[in-house]
Amino acid sequence: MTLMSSYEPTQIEPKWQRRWAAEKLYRTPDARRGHGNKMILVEFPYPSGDLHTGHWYAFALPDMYARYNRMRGYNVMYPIGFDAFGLPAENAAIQRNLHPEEWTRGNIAKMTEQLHSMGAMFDWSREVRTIDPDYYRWTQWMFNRMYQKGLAYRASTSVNWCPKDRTVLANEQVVDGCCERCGTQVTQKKLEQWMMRITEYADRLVDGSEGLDWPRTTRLAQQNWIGRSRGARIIWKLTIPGQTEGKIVETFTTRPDTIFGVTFLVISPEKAKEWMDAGWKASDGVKEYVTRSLRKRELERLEGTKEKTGVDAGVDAVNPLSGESIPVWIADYVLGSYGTGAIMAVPAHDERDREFATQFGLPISDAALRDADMIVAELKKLNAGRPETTYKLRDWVISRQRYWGVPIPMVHCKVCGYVPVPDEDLPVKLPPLEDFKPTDDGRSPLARATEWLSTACPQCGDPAQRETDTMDTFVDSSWYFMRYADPKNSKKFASPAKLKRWMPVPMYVGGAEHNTMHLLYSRFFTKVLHDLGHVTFDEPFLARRNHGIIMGPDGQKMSKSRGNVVDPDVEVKKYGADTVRMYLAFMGPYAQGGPWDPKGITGVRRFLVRVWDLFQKPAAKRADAVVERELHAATKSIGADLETLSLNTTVSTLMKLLNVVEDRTSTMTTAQRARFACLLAPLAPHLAEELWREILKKKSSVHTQSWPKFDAALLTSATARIPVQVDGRVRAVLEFASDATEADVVAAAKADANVARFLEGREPSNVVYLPGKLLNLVIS
RNA sequence: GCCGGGGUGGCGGAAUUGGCAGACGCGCACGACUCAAAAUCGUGUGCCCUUACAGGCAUGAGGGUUCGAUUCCCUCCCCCGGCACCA
Repeated sequence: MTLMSSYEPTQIEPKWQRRWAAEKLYRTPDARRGHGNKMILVEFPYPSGDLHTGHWYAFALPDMYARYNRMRGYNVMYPIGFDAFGLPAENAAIQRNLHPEEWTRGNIAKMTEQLHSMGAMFDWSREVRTIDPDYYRWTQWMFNRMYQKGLAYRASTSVNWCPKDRTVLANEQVVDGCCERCGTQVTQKKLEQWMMRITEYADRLVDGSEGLDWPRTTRLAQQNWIGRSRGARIIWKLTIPGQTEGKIVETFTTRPDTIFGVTFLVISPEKAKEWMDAGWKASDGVKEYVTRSLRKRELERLEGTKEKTGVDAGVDAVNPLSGESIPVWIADYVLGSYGTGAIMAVPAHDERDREFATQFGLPISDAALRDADMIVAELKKLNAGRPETTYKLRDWVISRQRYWGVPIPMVHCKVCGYVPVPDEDLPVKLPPLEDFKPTDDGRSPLARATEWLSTACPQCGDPAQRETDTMDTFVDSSWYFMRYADPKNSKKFASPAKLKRWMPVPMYVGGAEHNTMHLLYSRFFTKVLHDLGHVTFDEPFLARRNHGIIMGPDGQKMSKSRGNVVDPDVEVKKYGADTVRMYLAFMGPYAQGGPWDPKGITGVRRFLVRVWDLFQKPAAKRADAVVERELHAATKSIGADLETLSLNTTVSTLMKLLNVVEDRTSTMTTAQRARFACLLAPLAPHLAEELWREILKKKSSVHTQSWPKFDAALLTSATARIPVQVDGRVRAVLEFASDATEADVVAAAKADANVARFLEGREPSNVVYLPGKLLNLVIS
């Protein structure tokens, strides 16, 4: 009696992980003759401390796609790195009384180990870490390029301030008025900040997204976020009691054709404040309203109060086309930050204007609409308007008043003003700092690094001070994928030749939460680098696929407080990495995610055990025809499904194939086994390798094999089972030779007892026959 | 409110894009093995009616187009995501 060994993933998986590393199996050369390059990109993780199920979902499943592409003959790069600067590390370090660098490097070490347990084909030789000076040197270099072109600039604006994190946030990082990271309510502060002129690229960011193979949702989310509206700017002359002539106010509208229905203008409290600062003598009531609404704005917005408030400014405006004099009002339903901060109110056509007019007893005029183009032409003639396009998109505030980030490579000189640190002096290294905690006064902790702080002005040589703000981490991640092409380059961020080999990225898989942040910023960076002649492409990611989120068994988002966290390390110990990978794939559509079902994973585990057992048996001498056909069908189907990331059905196809094998012969020929192992390889790389090298005694890895070919001719069978319908309802399923004629099929169908019963002796009035597929006899 | 995506057995989900709805898995039931349990294997499993065959109903609700609709069109309901007083 031979003792059959049992499937022990915890033994074989680490073994192969070590072997693969020793063999440098996943090291990607810059080129391989006869193999096209393909970078399959996943979002590099933030080193938060522990690899969670979400990471497995994000990395182990695209790994299947990457492995399949490799077997299809591509020189596939599957790179990985760490997006390691940022607030959470800093906050965690403060809590634990550690230095952020110590905390972050420790986490990276731990997560690297955990990532290895996944058995993914990461090319670790190309690892990129945003906190390495060799990397952020180029982040700073890019900042300098943008500064040179006026795309990075310093300006005083009202910014989002998180009082808890004590730093500025980009608009994209404010969700429902709260800090995206900590949930604290964001306040507005007027501060000088470093910004990036992403609005300059608004049109190209909208238009360029059209041609991308991206989820519609992502493209629409970006377009929505950019919020382009085409319309006109209209200039209104004002008459202010007791003041000299010559004042104007400008409004923006998408509906210039409604200009004859304008019964009043409304300006935002911000605009009113501007007027007052410029010397406008407003009434006490106006002053009171403006102060109150400027203070109250965010709170009310959060409460969802849509009750409109406003006050008569006591100023009149003249309609440039009708000459009519209309009142100007101040109301906070008009935003200071959008358009011109003032609107022409058309209560007959706009619901908000109507509500306001009704509330304050203002007239509503249903004047006829005119042709918009003609109106604009007339306004242009009168110098009272012009076509204009506005955007919701705001420039990107990249300044952060925190320690753990890339220093902005600027020097402030009393004589020369802001001067960029010369390229040859980069990187400006982040100084070690004992006390790196944030301050309350809006100044970066780097201001405490006195020695680091003082330097010489690069321009005049006088004593000067370094910029103390650090960059938003989204700057770091806006170009990391390019570095994978040439991660060790010390002369350039990547050589043009290598960029050409790998860019743009043909497939980028990640989470939908980056729709309006990372993906938009990366596109912006790419376009800038393109315009400056540093890269030849102007879109970074040709194809994008979003993955869903894995929830806890209770269907809720996994969180420690809910106690529903599934720890992948624990699952791997219990079932093995291959089972965890395949279960995640099997769960459902990749874009959808879903709850982790602790019972469901056993089905995948059972399948892998049965595969193992099958290979323990002696191989068949002769191939079974049914098994052979199923193998070809599975090859076709799994290939097609891997191509589209329909990973759930690749697993079920393999299961079905195994069911057929077990039903027929419970074994396969050696050649069939080899093909089976290849089909399994992308999904369960360790088991496939074990079977391939240990049972089938192959020398080279299963992961370097070609994807098996299938014979399409084998998939069409000699006979066809044809459902026979009477009036569209199946009454029999009959078997025919696949070359049977329609007449044969109809005759046989009529002869069938059950079909005859429903025909009730009548002749069909219509016969629908799809050769080899279906017959429908219509009698009604 | 606007823009997307979705609603299929007890559960996760399939369905070649208009052609046998429910693949594959979980769960459940019964059986085998076992002193017993677990594991494993076998059989069954949408609902109703049936020993069975046959039949009827069924893809959120209602209507339409079609020989034929989970798939296309219209109306409505519900869930998820994005934007939101954006002029």
